[in-house]
Amino acid sequence: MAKSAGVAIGYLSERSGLAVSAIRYYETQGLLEPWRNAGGQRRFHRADIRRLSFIMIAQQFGFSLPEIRGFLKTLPGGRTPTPEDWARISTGFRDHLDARIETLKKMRDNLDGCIGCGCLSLPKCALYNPQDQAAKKGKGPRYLMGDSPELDVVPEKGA
Amino acid sequence: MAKSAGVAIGYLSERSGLAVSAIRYYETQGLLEPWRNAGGQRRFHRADIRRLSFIMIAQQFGFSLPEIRGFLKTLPGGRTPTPEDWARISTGFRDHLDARIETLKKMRDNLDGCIGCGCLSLPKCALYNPQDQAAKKGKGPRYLMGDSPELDVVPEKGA
DNA sequence: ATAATTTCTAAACCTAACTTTAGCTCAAGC
DNA sequence: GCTTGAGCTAAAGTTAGGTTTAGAAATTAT
Repeated sequence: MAKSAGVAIGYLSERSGLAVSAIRYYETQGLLEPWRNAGGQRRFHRADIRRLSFIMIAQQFGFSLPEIRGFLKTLPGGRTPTPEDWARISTGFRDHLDARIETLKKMRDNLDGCIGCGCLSLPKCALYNPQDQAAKKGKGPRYLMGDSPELDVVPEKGA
Repeated sequence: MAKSAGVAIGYLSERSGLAVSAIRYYETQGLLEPWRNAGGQRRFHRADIRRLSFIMIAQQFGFSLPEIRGFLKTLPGGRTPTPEDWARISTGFRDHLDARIETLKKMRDNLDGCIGCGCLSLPKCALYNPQDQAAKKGKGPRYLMGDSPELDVVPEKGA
């Protein structure tokens, strides 16, 4: 009674605005687990529309698909998330957002301190060693302003 | 006198912390224009260290390489940017940052309004039609919450 | 002069998040 | 019952911003 026949992928696509290929891709990433009908076609719960909504929202909040998969594991399978479910997830979103906002604000403040100071040539500039390392996962620049202090002659090897 | 012999790519790499391959890549993207010595090796202005610094900073501010190329075109070629140069560029950075911060704040406020409301099932939720379209260049979700209002029956074709 | 570094190019590879294509099967409408 | 449209799979393509590899040539060090 609760399960009926399920809905096809095209229905989810229409309702969510996502491409059919995207929904299939999400399945490969473990974000959805449709079953198959007799002919081998995917069948989804109607409630998977909300799962897709959740995925889209979480992406807008900057989460990767693996992270979203983690959230989804904590969500109920076939029913609408309760206020409690949502509140739990939202807290994670909030922290993430707050952190990003803080980073950007710091960058803006630094920038404000730099405007008009010609700092692109000043090794002591506020941007010299930015706090934004977390924003990029790479190793990040070492001498951001190009001229490290006391090093205006060519550095010999091993310096 | 001003030009001397130029510096090799390895020197720029050491001073900037960027990989040699990244510097070559930036050249292909039109961000640097080294000349060649008699043996065909790239030679750079010493001031290109600052160009690289600028590129790294601008990337942290979220600009793409084509956008950065645009900025660089307005910067002087072989010398240190003046305070005026920098102030002009900084204004662009500020606007960009301000916009991103505003977007994130709105998302956070929406999220706050949603916490505990069970909104993942409510079509009128504040997240329903998010203001964040600018944050993703795709076409974006159409019915973010999955259930568009007045449409809880299966929509027939052409509806 | 020779050995060890650098540098060179072109092409392939990488991640994330998908889309596109090809060739085929399933399901639905008349 | 046949013709479309929807769905299937596997593999390749896409974009951004690079890295890695391979083999050759230039430069630097001894």
